[in-house]
Amino acid sequence: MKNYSKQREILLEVIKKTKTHPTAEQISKMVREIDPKISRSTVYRNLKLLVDKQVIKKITMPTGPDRFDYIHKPHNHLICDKCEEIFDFEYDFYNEELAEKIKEQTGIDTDLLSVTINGICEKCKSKSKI
Amino acid sequence: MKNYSKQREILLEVIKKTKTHPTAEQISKMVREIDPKISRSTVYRNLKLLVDKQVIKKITMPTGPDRFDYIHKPHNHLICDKCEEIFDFEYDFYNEELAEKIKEQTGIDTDLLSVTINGICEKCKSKSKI
DNA sequence: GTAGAAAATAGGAATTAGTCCTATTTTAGG
DNA sequence: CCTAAAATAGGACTAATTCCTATTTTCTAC
Repeated sequence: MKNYSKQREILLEVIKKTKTHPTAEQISKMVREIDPKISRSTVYRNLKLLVDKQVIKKITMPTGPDRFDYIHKPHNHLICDKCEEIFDFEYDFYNEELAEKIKEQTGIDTDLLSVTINGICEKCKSKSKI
Repeated sequence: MKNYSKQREILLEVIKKTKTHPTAEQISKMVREIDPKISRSTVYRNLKLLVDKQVIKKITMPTGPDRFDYIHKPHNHLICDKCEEIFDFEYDFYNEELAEKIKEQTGIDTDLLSVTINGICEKCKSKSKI
């Protein structure tokens, strides 16, 4: 992110607007609606760059391509084990005792600002009754 | 898992023994040290099957291939954002108030038996000081 | 405002991880 | 022992991402 580029500006604009945790390909399509010449490799390169800079978050999925999420403010993700839809929720997992226990067991300090958990969403739960 | 197969038995044996969260390819290699005729497709097919039956857990990684972990008992994973090493730790995240909050925000019931969090491990932290 | 170096891009080739397909073999039940 | 269902081997195929190179854009110093 040393030098400005129009392409990166458009990319960021697009990610900021979406609330759907889009894939790289979906983002690619969206930026190309604004400027049709932006290449796939530019999208991938800049996504990686923005993840590194912690401007966006990459959400790695059980199946299928990675998803991306602009970090408006830190929040957690819950992924449905059946349909793999991503749900956002806010909750501060941090407490000293927990952080201490994790530190003991893994040797790692964590802020617990972004936690990923799994479950089955309502839609899938009601489907399985059929 | 309707019918027994020697190949699946070997696969399970191998996964039970490892503590390293191996990839499908690493598992493939290990089972082939026991029986060199076992094919990659058999490994992938059975891994998926065992994940479905909740005998093993699939850990989806930020970069690189999925990892697998035998479920001795439920536990959580912490993934280092730099080196992507996986650390196990035990902690029961479940509490009624938290489950209630998540339910409110996402409509999902969770048991919180397996939570994934991120951080920077000691090794990477000390490296970055250089 | 222009020159030169560094950074970024477009476009496509290459790689990787995983899935799918089909003919063959193995298993379980009567 | 016979048969149907299940599982396998081996390789073709696909999807997502990374890598490569020539070209273009941006920034800095003059």
